Amino acid sequence: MLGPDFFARSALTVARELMGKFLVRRIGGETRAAIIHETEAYVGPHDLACHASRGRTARTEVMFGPAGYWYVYFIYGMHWMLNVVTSRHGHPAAVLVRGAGPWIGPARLTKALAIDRTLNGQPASPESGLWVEDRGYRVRRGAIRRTPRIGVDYSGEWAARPYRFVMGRPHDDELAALH
DNA sequence: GCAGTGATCATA
DNA sequence: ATGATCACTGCC
Repeated sequence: MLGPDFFARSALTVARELMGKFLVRRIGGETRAAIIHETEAYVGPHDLACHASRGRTARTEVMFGPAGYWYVYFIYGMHWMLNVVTSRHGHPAAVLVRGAGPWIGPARLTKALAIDRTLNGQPASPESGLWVEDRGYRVRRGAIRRTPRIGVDYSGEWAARPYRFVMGRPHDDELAALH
């Protein structure tokens, strides 16, 4: 399991390093794991696309705390977004998990893994039922593309920054070789 | 292309 | 109390 040391780095570093790691969900007696292939970094209060840039509020509170906790919020009246808090305590930053396993799109992912507000503020560890593991998948350096983030056109110059990371999804036989 | 859907936050 | 906004998706 990846713990606080993994997440207590810059959002950009964590967003890149999450490529190829596994998001693991335990619901009831069942455990499901999905390889992460798309993330976005929200780097701090100066980042106008980051929710924390509009101040410390009830919603953004968890981002101001220590790294390695889930930040889950509701958007467009329908969708849950999954983020993990990064960086140092007091510096609000997070990584949005946009795609994992067969699920493309942040709201489809949370729907498939039954992620909602009950996970907000919970630790990324088995005690919350949602955590991240390194299962040995190694991403080729050239396999990661960077693009601007999706849906943040309102954020001026920050909209163009290449803070989205996308990895080609591995084939089934590559995944079968992992434990 | 754009409607749906409701929490959140600023304004009052 | 009211209204604008929204890190999306699915259907036109």
